[in-house]
Amino acid sequence: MTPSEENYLKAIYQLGETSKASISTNAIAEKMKTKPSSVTDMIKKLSDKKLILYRKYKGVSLTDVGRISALSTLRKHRLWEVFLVEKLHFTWDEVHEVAEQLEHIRSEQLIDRLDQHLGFPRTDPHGDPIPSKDGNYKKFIKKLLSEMAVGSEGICIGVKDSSTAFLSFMDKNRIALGDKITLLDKEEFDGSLHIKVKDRPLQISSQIACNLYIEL
Amino acid sequence: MTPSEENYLKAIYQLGETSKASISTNAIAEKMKTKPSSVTDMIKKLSDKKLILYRKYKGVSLTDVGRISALSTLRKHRLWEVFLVEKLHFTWDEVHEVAEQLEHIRSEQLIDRLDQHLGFPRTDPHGDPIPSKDGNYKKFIKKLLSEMAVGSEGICIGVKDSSTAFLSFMDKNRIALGDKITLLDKEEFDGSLHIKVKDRPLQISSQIACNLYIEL
DNA sequence: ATAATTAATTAGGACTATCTAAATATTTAG
DNA sequence: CTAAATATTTAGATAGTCCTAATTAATTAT
Repeated sequence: MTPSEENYLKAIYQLGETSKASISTNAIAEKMKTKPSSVTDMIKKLSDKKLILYRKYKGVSLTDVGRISALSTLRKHRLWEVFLVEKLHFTWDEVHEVAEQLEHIRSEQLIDRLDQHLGFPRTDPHGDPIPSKDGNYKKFIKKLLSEMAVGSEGICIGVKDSSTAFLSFMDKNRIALGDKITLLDKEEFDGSLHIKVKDRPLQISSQIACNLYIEL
Repeated sequence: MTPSEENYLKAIYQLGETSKASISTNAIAEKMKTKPSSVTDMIKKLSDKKLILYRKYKGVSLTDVGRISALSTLRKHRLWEVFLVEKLHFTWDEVHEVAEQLEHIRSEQLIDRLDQHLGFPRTDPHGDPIPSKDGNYKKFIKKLLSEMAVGSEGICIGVKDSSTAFLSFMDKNRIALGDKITLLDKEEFDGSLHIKVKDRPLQISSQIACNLYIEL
């Protein structure tokens, strides 16, 4: 499996994550930042290898083997992101490009040991779940805090904007990844929220709420 | 710079490390496990980019720019080897293949932070020195313990064979990387050595001595 | 239902890195 | 010093990935 093939499978997986429908050539081309004709070339190759199902002009979908491969790449990508943030102190928006390269390193042992070294994390720094080694992928529900229903609760698992300004706000208000957050009330006037962070009451603006991902 | 170009420059550097003479096409082909004709192709490319000096039929040598590039790759390779051994608990002979891949990841920030994370190591797990960021490369003298002169001393910086059998021998006899070792005497009869390890006297066989690298 | 628009595919080319086989240069041995 | 052996280069082919331009299929709008 070449890096390019891995990237295509990952893109197809991510495009199909929401809907079961088949994925169009143009959608893949846009995501991969290539031309549709290049996509057609690769599609044929992946189809020959039985990694995707392909009917001309009708788009593609992953086979089981293809899906497992895509999840494996996604797993590597997200584990490396955790490594970069937790061990090398990258910020959450610096990691993507480097992880795009690291995800293609071929060594099963490497990724197993990295997983262990990181303490078997369940989510990456953006709050997205990390597929398990056997390709299981608990697609838990991730919402912005601003989209939560009053009275519901969840775990803070990531941020959308990871500017230093926002991260220092998090620090000052003692909100960290893994904290349990309950939405107590919404203010009509300005959309600000009354929340509880680990049983500590706090009031935050709607801008802040739009930046915090919560696992329900 | 493509991974392939980096590999060629690294190979040329390593072949030229000892002698100042120019490096032959066949020598490069053997090291890279490619055919001489492939080497000629790449040589032309590197020469066009002014990374090597090339005269037809006369072999090549690195330019200053080429040497800096080779040292940069070597630096990455050896830092990754340290990471794999120290942080992910690979054994010293499992790391090479993976480091061959990791050395081509493009991110200056990544390698700087990795260096810091590892505590700015001076040598890799095989005892070879790690070039500094600015391309300086203290080529210190590395010898097998068996090659040392009676009465001389040095620091244990690596092993040749890293089988578990040998590593457990090291453990049992409390010899570790970084330990100061003095060669007190050689036994005529069987070649065994009397040494001091951090002022603790010890007798070891010649087989053991052939496996330990010492920095003088 | 057909024309216009959009999407997808094909044809053909470029570039990288490799190879084999043939040709040429250099070195070595008699 | 020339012939044989060895080393190196050239020529031409292949595989992978991408591209542009042209063609064909599918969808949309009138």
